Amino acid sequence: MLTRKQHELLRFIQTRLDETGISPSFEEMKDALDLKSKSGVHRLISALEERGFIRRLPNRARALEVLRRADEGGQTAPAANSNVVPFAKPEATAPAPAGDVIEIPLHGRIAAGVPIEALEDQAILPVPAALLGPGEHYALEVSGDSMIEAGILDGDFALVKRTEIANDGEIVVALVRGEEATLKYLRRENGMIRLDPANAAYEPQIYAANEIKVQGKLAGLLRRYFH
Amino acid sequence: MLTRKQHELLRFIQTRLDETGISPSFEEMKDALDLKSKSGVHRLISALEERGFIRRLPNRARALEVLRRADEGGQTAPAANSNVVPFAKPEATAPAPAGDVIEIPLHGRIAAGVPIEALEDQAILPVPAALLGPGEHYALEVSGDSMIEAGILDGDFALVKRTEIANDGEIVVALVRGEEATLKYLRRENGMIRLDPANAAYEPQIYAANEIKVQGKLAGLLRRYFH
DNA sequence: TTAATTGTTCTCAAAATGTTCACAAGTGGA
DNA sequence: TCCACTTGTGAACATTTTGAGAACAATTAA
Repeated sequence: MLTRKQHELLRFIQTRLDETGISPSFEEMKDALDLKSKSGVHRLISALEERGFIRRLPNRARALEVLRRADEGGQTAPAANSNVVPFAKPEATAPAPAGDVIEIPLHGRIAAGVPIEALEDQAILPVPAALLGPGEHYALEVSGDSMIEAGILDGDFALVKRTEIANDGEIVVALVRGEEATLKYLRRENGMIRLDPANAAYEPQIYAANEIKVQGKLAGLLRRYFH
Repeated sequence: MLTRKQHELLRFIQTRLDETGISPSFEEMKDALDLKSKSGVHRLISALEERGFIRRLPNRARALEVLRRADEGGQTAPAANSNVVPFAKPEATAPAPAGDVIEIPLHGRIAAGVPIEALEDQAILPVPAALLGPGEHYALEVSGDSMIEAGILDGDFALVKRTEIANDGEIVVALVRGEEATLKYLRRENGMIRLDPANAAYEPQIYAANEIKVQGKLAGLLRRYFH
């Protein structure tokens, strides 16, 4: 059982770690929680540590680690009244389907090689929890056939984990020169970044490291055939 | 967990080790991090070692080993009771999931060309309703690469609609001579039935109409990438 | 052994971060 | 109402992190 603030902080740390791999500093956490003094953060951190949700190295900068993740389900809005956020019990809810499903927003289409089409109105896609790991995810409809040899076809839905961290050989959503987002294999080569399509008809593209920003990595895929 | 520099260095080491198998030297790391002195690298290495991310042999050249990769979540709490199970908030979110999800049984694996492995204990897979049409469905884990050119990979989950009716060109679960079930393109040719793999390495197979029984047709596909 | 490579320490200095304390106030339960 | 906690704020202070350079030690190859 965490208090509202503790929960809020834990979620912030989690997300930050998922997305960048770098622990937030007290200063950053202070801002994220909209506080004006770091001492408050310090207390929250101690509380989280005491309760076993995080681990840390005292006196070390940015040395936080999440041991037990906060509930990832809903967005921000915990019940407005209570000051405490109950934790879901492991036994969970009976055979209720809800527990096995995660709802993720459909952010638009990603055309391999063409700008991403942002989608304002959030279409929501329920996805089996088993398909995703921890972290925040969103879906993109794949357009184009540049990843066809990786079994990713035009019209498929790519389930993407939001993160800036990816290893060589993983399929990522890469933002090229701040302009176009594309789904490709990521590869680093002596300081440069190469985006490899999975289609012999397309050429790998090489960029300077600062031209590419990884926005997420492929975590799952959905496809429907015509009924 | 890590500071920006520590993270940056760890990733460099990782990648370097993945690609060449040889540890970078301090000099190389210095350059990679754009530093002008090796002492900085030394400190970072110590920090990484202290935090358990790498191991090294002191005084030995190029003797680094990555113990824990940068993007891997924490040390997966050895909690016996996996409260790792993702939960959905009871109150749930706006677009009520229940109606958007259908639960289908996982019936086992279907090896393209090899008998189906029936699975007694029903694993249940919740699937977005949007992926399926009307009718009864079940899931099969795909084994083998005979449909690889159709974007169906080993390990994917095929969502199958139970039906005996299928049109030419559709992908079906076909029971061959009452023995083995296989996932293939269906084609009819003057009274005979041809099952086409989607892999140039495999041959189409032709059967008498009464040797083949269509058990279902492919309605959807799920895939997960390593998390 | 010599030379070349590679790792280890130390010092200086500045910037970034974490730690503590004291003072106030709000909440919920006994 | 009183007590035990949780929140918020500020500010002084303690440490760590980062960077640069240089001298020196250990290991390796020839």
